[in-house]
Amino acid sequence: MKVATWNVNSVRTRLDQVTDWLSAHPVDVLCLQETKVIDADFPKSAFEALEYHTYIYGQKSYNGVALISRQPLESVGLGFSAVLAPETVGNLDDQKRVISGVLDGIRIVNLYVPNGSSVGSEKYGYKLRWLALLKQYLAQLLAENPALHICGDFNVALEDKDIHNPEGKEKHIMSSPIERQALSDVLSLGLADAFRKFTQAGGHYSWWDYRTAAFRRNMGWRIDHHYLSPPLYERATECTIDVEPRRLEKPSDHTPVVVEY
DNA sequence: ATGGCCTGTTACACAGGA
Repeated sequence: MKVATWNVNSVRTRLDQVTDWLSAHPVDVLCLQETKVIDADFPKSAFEALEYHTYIYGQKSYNGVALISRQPLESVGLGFSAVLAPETVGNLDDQKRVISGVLDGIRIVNLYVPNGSSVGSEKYGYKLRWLALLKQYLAQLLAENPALHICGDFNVALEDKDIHNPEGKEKHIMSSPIERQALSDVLSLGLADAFRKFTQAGGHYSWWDYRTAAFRRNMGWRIDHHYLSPPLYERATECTIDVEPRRLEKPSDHTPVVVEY
């Protein structure tokens, strides 16, 4: 089974690029983040024309996630509230960042982790609270099903080699120690980075800033990930970053990451 | 040191991204 994750930075603006990519790379499930569209306006028919099923959880202007699957998914859940009590979730489902479903007995969770703006800001606090709730949510899912696959835009680079230049990392959003610890705490449930099963070298990135010609200079960050529970991690045969879509005209600033197991 | 670019918005500057 092949699963891809891609923050497309508006599914409507990127629609042709996404459907072209999916036609050329017919993965079983494509997990999209930052769709930036309400559900009524999601371009479902473009994916249905490729014989994919679409499961969407969007809002106006910001955030939004979608699962695009060749086969129908079972037990699709929207938000943390699909699993956790309302008093536990609080306001952390106000932004649409979580969708999951089951395929062939595997629970796939598609995540768009908050960016956090800058270290110490109000949005940074939201990111940390969100990651703490994510751990509770995933613990619940793991208790129900040991085959758990989480993927998406995590907005965290866990290791210095995931950053083109780690200088100043302590004060930088996506690499500060507290948010790295928050993500590590989530992964301590028993989830491992599929990409690092196969590749130890640095210099592999999934996001490049639109500014300062960052892509041309390969000044990137690896912040889009697939994390697998042990039965899936052991099965995994490949995890690769496809940089090609980042070369196109008017690209997303992220590029797809694909795992096979 | 700063900001640099891109997307969506009942837009015509702003918020948010990372």
